[in-house]
Amino acid sequence: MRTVEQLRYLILAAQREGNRQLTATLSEIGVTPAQSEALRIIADHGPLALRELGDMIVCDTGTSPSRIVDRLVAAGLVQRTPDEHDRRQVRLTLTPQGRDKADRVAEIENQLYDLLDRATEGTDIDALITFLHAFTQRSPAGLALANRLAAEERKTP
Amino acid sequence: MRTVEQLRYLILAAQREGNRQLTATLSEIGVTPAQSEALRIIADHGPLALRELGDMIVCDTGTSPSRIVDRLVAAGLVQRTPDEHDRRQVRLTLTPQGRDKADRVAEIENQLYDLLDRATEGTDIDALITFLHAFTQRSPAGLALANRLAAEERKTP
DNA sequence: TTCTAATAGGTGTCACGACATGCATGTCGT
DNA sequence: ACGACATGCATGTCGTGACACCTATTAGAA
Repeated sequence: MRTVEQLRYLILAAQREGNRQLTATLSEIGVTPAQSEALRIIADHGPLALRELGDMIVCDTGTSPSRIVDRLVAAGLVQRTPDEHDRRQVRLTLTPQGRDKADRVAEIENQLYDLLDRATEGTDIDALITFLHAFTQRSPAGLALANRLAAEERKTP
Repeated sequence: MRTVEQLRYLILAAQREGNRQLTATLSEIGVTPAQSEALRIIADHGPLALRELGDMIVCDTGTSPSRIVDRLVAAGLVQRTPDEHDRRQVRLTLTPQGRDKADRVAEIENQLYDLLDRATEGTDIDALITFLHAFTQRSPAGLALANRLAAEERKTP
């Protein structure tokens, strides 16, 4: 097997495994990884229009994340409010339960990241990040991540 | 954003982008990435039982890849033959069209890998592979990849 | 101003991916 | 021999992802 082929499958496997673990942990609070990402973004940067959320979300990069938000609304975590000035747009805000859930999500994610920090001790993570960043720079998902980082930068420069 | 969080999203983005590109190219011959993987594995190591295929496939690591094979059978690329000695099992073989399609898939994949080889020039790919290998070693997807590599090893030591 | 293009959001469709369940068929201990 | 257990496969369900297409609304050019 070619080296880059192995790399492709390893990236696939890593993504699957990370998602699997996160799914298992998040299921305790009744949220999926994709939903948790949307929740965290709205919590950190809301109120947002659907398009703005779509520009920052790495999951569901296709079109607007209507259906993810559908489920968050159905779960009572997010409110869809029509925008008064531009009636095409929707303002997404968290309900009190949504804020609570977002906090729990943040806790769970931080536990996972603590584990990952320990697992990556002694590895040159920055080189890894640099490479993956270059590879994904022009992709929709890569742009979404860049947008999200830029938004964080604006909040706490 | 924590460094490992960024790493998580970068791996997600890289997987998405690779899959997106492969989907686009493979669509020319009417095959999806998951189907192409199954096709290549049967071509290289067939005839196989469904479980054996499942043990080597990185996509669809949950249970047996029945439904992927369903589509390959429906497309006339694979034959399901009941095993005479163990009637629980099924023997998967390629039809002539399946063999042809597998060859085309191999061509397309090699073109992608040529691109990736050029894109990764000057990067320490081995370090990346070592890290991802360690991370995925115990996951279903990682085990599937290991099984596949072992099977290749057995064919051409 | 009026027509046209761009934008925001929603929805339909297909193929996964993960999980659980169910059935048929073997295997093995006693 | 037979009954409990293990194995191989199929299938139901839910939630994405990626794509295409649709409608309503707004912005902008002629």
